[in-house]
Amino acid sequence: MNDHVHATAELTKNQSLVMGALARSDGPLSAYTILDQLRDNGFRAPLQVYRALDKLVEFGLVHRLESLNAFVACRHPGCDGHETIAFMICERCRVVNELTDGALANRLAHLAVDAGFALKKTTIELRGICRVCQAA
Amino acid sequence: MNDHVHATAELTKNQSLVMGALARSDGPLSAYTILDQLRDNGFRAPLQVYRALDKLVEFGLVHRLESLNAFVACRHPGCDGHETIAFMICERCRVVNELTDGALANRLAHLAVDAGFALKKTTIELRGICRVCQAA
DNA sequence: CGCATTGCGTAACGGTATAACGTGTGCGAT
DNA sequence: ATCGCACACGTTATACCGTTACGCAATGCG
Repeated sequence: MNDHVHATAELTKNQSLVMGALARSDGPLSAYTILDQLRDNGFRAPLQVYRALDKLVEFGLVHRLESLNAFVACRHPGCDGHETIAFMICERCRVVNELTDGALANRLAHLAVDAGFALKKTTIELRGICRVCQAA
Repeated sequence: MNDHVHATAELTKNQSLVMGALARSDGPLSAYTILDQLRDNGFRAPLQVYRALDKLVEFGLVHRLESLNAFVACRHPGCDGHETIAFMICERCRVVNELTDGALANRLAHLAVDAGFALKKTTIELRGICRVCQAA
């Protein structure tokens, strides 16, 4: 079994349910919103959600948005290179766009090296108004 | 009176107290930690802290670290150009370094323009181990 | 004066996340 | 086979983070 690719089939029941909720959703969901959506599936406590989320994030299937305290299913094309991802979050319609950019990642890596900083994880979240909402 | 420069003297009593707590601290403080530190000064409720923090952030004297749910006094040299700041957060010693980089800011601005995204605020937080802690 | 604005104090609450238990199941090593 | 271990799971309780709603006091200004 592959160590790094996690198909739906490899997930536990709870992980699948949480993944499904996020995949169905247009935008980010909070852990408690997920909990509410899964009550009919037997979910009763936050920890059931958080434990599943921890694993899904670890697998790279889900991202945590720090500035929203919420989670999104990874929509990254090909779902690879989860190192340096930037999120553009529309404050009007809540849509989240996920993007990677080599120049950006390189610049950050360079800054870290310069500072002698052993980089483990980067959080980049851009807040603003998306193209669609500006037109409206 | 200047619209953009906020010396300590211009702050209200509560704002000064909160600012003082952050300035004294080596690292980031949570709102509730600040509250506890200021109980002897008459602070009794979270709101007193949050209201002061809101203003201090607005003035650019304090930054919020989204990934920590905590706040730091601005240590930016000259304390100007609060547009695009990156934070390097050591997960071992909790020290936070604040830095700005033109190339980084430009790249982000460029990405936003490309996407037709009206950028309002950027959050960049790098987690890792600082030089000092690596040596130890 | 009348009125708007701003800061402040208090209480209550809602949202986010984890600690500390204990249970069950699969599976490799002895 | 059975012991021990790792792992997912369930439950309760609790800690931590942030806001809503209310009322009052001081200030500035037409």
